[in-house]
Amino acid sequence: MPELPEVETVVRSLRPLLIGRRITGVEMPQNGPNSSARARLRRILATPAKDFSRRLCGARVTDVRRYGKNVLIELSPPGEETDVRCLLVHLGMTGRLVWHDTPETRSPHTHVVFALDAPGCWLHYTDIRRFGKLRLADPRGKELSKLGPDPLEISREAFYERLRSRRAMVKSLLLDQRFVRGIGNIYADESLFRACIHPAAIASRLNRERASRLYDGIRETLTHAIELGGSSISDYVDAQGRAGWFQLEHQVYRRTGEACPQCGTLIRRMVIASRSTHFCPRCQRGPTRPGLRPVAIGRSTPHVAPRTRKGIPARRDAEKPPTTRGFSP
DNA sequence: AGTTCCCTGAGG
DNA sequence: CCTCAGGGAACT
Repeated sequence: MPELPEVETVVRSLRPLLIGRRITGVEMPQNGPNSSARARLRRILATPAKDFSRRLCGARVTDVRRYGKNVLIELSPPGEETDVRCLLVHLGMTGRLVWHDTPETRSPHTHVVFALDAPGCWLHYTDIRRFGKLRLADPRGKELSKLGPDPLEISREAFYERLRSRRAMVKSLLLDQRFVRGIGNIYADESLFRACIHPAAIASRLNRERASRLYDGIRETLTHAIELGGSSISDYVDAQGRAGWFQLEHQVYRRTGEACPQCGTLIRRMVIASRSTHFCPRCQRGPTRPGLRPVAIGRSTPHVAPRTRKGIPARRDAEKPPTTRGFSP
């Protein structure tokens, strides 16, 4: 579930490995279960496989950026070596971009292997569920322009104005990439908890103070998650195969029936926008009741102190990343 | 604005 | 066997 913090972590780990390097080859292994390689690739590549490979070969990486949940690998300008400006990667649910020292694929779910102009440098795109996408695009093109503002860049006032005009449930809006880009199910739930706002609250009914609290909740949650390298649930790792640690600090996400870390009330689950939604019915009271706050909120003081649960060990691959095999930068 | 589907693996 | 997990496109 790569969301903003996971994609940001992938981008940061990718930058020193890719910038300045040339793509010298693109291989698409013919392995994998069930469907044919052609069928698998059609879901992942927007361009026919042959053209995809041909147009990328020779391109040099000039920059690697994050745009919402997308990884933008920017390439040398058109005319110089290739007509392609940008390789846009969306990791979907289970997509990984991982550096390997061999082009050989270990996983039947590795769909694309990029060869780079340095010895022992291959970038593998692996995606078990194939919700991800690789496409050749113009970063100023229309697909990215549909996305809303980045929650770490928008101003407090602009955020409030956007919320004010919408009658949807606030959680649905946070998940809507046209409203803000980069938030997914984990960080929507965690941000709402941090802001003490009920996920089913109607956006336009949030007053300035609550909107402001949500703004801070989102930013603090995302910033903290980025510092910890994201959340490694499902099988997320960065480009060097390292897992994140933020899953140990989830307050409500997938903690249905456990005690709220703030007040001890049992965490509840409901479905909003066809997604599991986890919240504390006491700390995040009534969808339409304004201004209820069980605890004082400081602007820069987190409402909930970071906490690591005792007795819950880190995921195995968090301690021992499974995809780092003899990597040497 | 809400629902369904895609896809695979985990867990009951 | 079954249900659940979910980003986002394509529906209603």
